[in-house]
Amino acid sequence: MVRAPCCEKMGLKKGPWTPEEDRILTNYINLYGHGNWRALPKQAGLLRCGKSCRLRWTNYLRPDIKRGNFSREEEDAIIQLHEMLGNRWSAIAARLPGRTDNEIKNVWHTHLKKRLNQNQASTLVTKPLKIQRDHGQENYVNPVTYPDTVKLESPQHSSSDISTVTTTTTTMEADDALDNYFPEVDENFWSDIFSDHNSGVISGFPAAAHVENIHGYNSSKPDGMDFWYHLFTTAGGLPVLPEF
DNA sequence: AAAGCCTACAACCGCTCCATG
DNA sequence: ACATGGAGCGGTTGTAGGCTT
Repeated sequence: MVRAPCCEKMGLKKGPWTPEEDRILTNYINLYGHGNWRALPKQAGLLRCGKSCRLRWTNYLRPDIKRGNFSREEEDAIIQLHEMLGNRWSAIAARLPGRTDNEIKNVWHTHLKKRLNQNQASTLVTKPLKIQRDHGQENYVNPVTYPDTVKLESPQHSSSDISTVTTTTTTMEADDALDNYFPEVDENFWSDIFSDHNSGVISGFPAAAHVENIHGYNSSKPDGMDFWYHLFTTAGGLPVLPEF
């Protein structure tokens, strides 16, 4: 199949976006949405190709994007997710609210790969990974089973506080395990969190489902992974994820 | 002060996937 | 079943700004 040229068409601009272009694109999408990316630039009056517009919007202009440095918790989550998913940046981004695949990819190549190399022998990513669940609580999560045991390592508790529950030997799909600890989030993530927060239930986050109230988290808008980190610690600690 | 190097990150390229006719 | 086009994805590049010498 012959590929249509993208930005090589006469008059189409490439390179960095100007504030004026950003404003035009943002205004247009706010007014009309983006039904057809290819048609959008023409309708909006931009001398860009649709692909360029889409990337600019999804990676930079979207209102739900969280700007700024990655927290340590986010970096740790990326490392763990990369362990499980490899270079599937969009899949990783789907589990980090407010972060884009491009951003995560950049952070990986500029910071984390380096950090991981330095810490090659450290215990950040533990192998083989055993998962234990603490509390042994009934109806704790959905009735999934794990290939091994699940361990929630709590920074606040000594290891003796963690009771081990060895689960059945039924194999759980890797994606299910992943979803259990890093559920995908969408554009409704924060509104869902808030509505569920009010009712004491966090949807889409079964590992914390037994946390009836989010104690001690007093914030008008929880900050992405910091919020998750709080949930993890409230639920018993950061999970050490299994290797698949 | 300036040249060279390094880092971070925005943006592009080319491929694949998927929906549609 | 196949061709086509739009959208999404991961890899790569370009470049601005900071740092070092």
